[in-house]
Amino acid sequence: MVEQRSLEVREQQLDAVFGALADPTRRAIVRRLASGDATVGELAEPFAMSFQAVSKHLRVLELAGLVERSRRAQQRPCKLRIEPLVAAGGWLGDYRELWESSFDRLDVHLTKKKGSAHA
Amino acid sequence: MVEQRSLEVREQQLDAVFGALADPTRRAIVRRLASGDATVGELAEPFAMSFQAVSKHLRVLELAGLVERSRRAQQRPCKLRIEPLVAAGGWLGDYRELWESSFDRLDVHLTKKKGSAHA
DNA sequence: TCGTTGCTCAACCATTAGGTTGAATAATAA
DNA sequence: TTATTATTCAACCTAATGGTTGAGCAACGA
Repeated sequence: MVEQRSLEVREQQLDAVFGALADPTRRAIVRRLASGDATVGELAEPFAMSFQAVSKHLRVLELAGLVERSRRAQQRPCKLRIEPLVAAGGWLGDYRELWESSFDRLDVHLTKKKGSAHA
Repeated sequence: MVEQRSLEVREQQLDAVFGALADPTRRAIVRRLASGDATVGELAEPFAMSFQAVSKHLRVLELAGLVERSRRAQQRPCKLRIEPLVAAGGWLGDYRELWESSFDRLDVHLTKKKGSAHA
């Protein structure tokens, strides 16, 4: 159940979540974590940047509530939390009716999306 | 017709759209425009900031493809374009399956989700 | 104990973002 | 023409962002 939160807090969460998703590296991290937990090192490996930079991105994701970091030995396994994604999707969903009703031709896009299920 | 776009361009569009939505003023503008077109002055009126600042926000929204500005007399009526919202929603939608299956374990949420399920 | 691994913290740098004010522009009204 | 209205442009400021490198720290393996 989603309990009541102040509008302000919810707005701040949306700031954080949309802001976190506004970076391609962070979206790639989210994508990666969607297929399973990973350590910072594992997450950093594919990127042409220092792991410190990736660690910073993880902190942004963590502040947005999208990532949870625990401890196991020297490692900090990261786990994706989807609730903020739901919140963001919910905000966008408020406009779904608008675009579905007044822009029927956009059904084309939705259909295309189904075909190319990867971003 | 919408032709094929490179992944890179799509990534940049997502950068722009999520970035545009990461600001509460801009989300409020989107919300306002969802209920109908408006001029810059009308859009600026509710905010405690200069209309130049609002004009800047509109430019960000415009660069993200979310707003289209035309001319009518001295005014620049703004119109919401929803296609980028669809793109953002589509990206989030790629994870819907993930979060639906994870809510599955709590099966309370699954029932809620199914009510609004849509491709 | 000592060295290595995995990561964070701190300082720094360049760029961008969000705001301000003041001037410029373009269309309308007088 | 001149004035007014609606908006943008330009310059500026401050703070935040995204990256770097180097040091520090905690946990493990030898």
